[in-house]
Amino acid sequence: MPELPEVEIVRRQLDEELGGACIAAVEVLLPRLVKYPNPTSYRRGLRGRTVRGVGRRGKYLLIHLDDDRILVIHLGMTGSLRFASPGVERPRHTHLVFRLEDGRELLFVDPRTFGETALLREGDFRPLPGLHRLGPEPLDERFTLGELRRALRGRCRIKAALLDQSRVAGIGNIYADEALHRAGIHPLRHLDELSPREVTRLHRAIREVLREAIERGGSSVSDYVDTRGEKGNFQDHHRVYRRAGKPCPRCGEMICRKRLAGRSTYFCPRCQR
DNA sequence: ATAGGCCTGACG
DNA sequence: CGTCAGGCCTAT
Repeated sequence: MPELPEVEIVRRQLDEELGGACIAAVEVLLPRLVKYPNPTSYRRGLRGRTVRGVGRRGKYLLIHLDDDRILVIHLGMTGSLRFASPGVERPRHTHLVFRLEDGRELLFVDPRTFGETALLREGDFRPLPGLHRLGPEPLDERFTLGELRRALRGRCRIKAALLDQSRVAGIGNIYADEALHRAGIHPLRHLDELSPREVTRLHRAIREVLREAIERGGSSVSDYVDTRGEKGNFQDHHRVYRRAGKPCPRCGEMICRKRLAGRSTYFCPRCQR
């Protein structure tokens, strides 16, 4: 479900509401979501810890604790984090419960169970290969044009490259399509045939679309909600994503939808070459 | 580069 | 019933 902008919204809320909070106990209702260490060590390692702050790498939430460990949470496709009060009925598909010392509970809810969590040592991400191999942060000031060029070496299609988290972190199906449309690049183009001007446009497009999405609270296409249950509204500003058959906002041509590597891909056949 | 698998739910 | 879904891993 959530890509970089949505995870960033959640990160900000968690940082605000969780900073300084102490974890009294953890309930693991669906053990296979705990990737590292084993669920028992995970629970024991978290009990009594205080949250120092909440960061993000790509689509991973990094909850920094007071003992040089990080509680990592990936929301997968349909995961969400919700604050709740004990006693109130928990939503369906609640798989993790973090009970805080102040009485609040933070629930991890995930119908499709593609999410994951781990308790890692600061500075050793190897137990979570996806996090360990993550590419550069596109909104970081160090993500220069040169960094994008470096990320786009090799030979594959540009859409596949943008979805590859080890090239650039945090871009998923929505923002790959939206960035390519803004840059005027056809999703099936190969990396080695992109001109320097096109890579420049893409660099700008990626950063622009991610920033705008964050400003608008993210995209709520099916079920994304933040920790307060609020939807974003960037879906109303998508130019191509899920707009097959509708006119391109730039040129009026009909938006096409094609299947690429099993993913729906939306583009304007006129603006994107 | 693609298909399939992990899961559940919404929609036609 | 079938199709679709914002992620990501594995195998071919």
